[in-house]
Amino acid sequence: MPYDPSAFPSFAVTVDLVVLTVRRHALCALAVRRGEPPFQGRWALPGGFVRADEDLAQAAARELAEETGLSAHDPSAPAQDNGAHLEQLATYGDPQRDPRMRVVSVAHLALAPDLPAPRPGSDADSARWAPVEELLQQGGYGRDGEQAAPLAFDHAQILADGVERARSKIEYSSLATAFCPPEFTVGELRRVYEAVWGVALDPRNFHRKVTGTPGFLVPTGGTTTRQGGRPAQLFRAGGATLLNPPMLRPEV
Amino acid sequence: MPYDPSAFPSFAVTVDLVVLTVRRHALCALAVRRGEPPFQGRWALPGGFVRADEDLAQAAARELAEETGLSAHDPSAPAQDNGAHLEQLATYGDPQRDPRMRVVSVAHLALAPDLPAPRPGSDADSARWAPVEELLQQGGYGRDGEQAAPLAFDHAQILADGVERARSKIEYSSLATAFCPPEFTVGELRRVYEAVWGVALDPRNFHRKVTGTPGFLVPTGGTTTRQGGRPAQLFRAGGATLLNPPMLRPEV
DNA sequence: GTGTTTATCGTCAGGCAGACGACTATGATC
DNA sequence: GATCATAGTCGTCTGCCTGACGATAAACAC
Repeated sequence: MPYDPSAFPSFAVTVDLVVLTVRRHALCALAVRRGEPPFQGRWALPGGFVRADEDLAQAAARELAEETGLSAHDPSAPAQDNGAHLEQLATYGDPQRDPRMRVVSVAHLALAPDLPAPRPGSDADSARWAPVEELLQQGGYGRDGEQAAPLAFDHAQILADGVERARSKIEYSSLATAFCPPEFTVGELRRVYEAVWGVALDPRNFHRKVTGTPGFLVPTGGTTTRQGGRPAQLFRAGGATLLNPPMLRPEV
Repeated sequence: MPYDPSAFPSFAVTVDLVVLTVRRHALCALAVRRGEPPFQGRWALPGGFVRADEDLAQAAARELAEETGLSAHDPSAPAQDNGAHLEQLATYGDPQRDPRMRVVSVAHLALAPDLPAPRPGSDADSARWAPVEELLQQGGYGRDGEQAAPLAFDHAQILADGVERARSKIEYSSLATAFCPPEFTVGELRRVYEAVWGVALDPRNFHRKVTGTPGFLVPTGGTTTRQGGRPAQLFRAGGATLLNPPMLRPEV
């Protein structure tokens, strides 16, 4: 049967982005306010349609650049630029997830260091970094006492899946360094783990673990005192991507 | 802009299945022979178009049932029936991956116990279980000395990703029991790990590990001698889905 | 009965993680 | 400038887990 177009239904395909960062000791995600129906005025994850000649990863990188100005680096290339980590998360295709038509969304997960502003070019309050607990608590109250409406579409589920992916992946990979600037201290890296996992870690054991794992961190020679206290050594992310044995997430 | 159909391109969406099982000490995948172009006569992963009113998981379960007769059980439900484990793997959307048109394929991973035959209703040699090394070795020679053509489309990449997912996931989850019949012995479970990882494991340490992990295995009281040697205790999979600490995969 | 196969229990040493003490080097405060 | 608060870094100790491997048990084949 040579390509009868009526033999299969037609779909729109989008990419949605879970962009995570750590700000003020909290895991935050990028949210944009929808300017048109459906879900007009509600917060949603950034995303958009995949173009006709575009790969899924290309589409995700393009959307990420449009929303944040970040360039995504290829995970297989050495991470030396300021680009964010970007990987495919999962695909969501419930027939009812978009009331307009049948849309399949390929969600991607991006991890970025703390950025100055959501995006200089965007509208004032059309995009923001919000703590993930705030975005995920359905019907709760946001920072300003304002009623927090749930995210549009199935974006709460997508965000929850992305957060869970990040939480588990920093256990056995060096991905936590994607939340850090190019040079960082052991303490800053520890605060990333503490923010993502929502726990407190012993600074001494953490220091022993990360400095004792070959290829995880390479010292740059410099020191900094930007966190106060005794000056700390500066490190860059080493070539190792997998942590073996993994970093252990404390119980509950 | 109210739903201008020209505002976004149209896609076909398919599900492709990586169905894995362990036969004769080897990790095998289900392959079907393509009866029509493109790639006519070549081996491919089973799959098909997602229907207009169908969720992605539903489509994958339907294809799995059509190809194998297996019913997929919901991962959140207790695994007591003979259903296979089914989970979403990744989505592949290169613009050139199908020469006919723009197709986005949502690949799924299924794990099944050893089955009697690929599918009673299917054609004689249109489907088979093949060792994954045989399917993945490009341009090598298959079992019968016959030139092994690579899998159709990007299915070699999809299969490799599915195998890698299975290999890593049995480390930290009880997923290996999905390759076993409802009741199995510790030795049978060990042979699953050995086949999937392609290594030899110490029977004594393996026995200590799996019987010492709470909730992993529950004894049924029965014994069997179907493997020869001393009768072995029979177990069912326990309620635990996560193994902590994980099963360690030996180096190289 | 002897040999073979598989299952199961035990022992021992090394490695790693959690708990926590001790010391160091900076800035802030009096 | 002494004192304090803060953060970073190095050690120690103990318990758990793993890998290596010896020993015993219970079936079948001859």
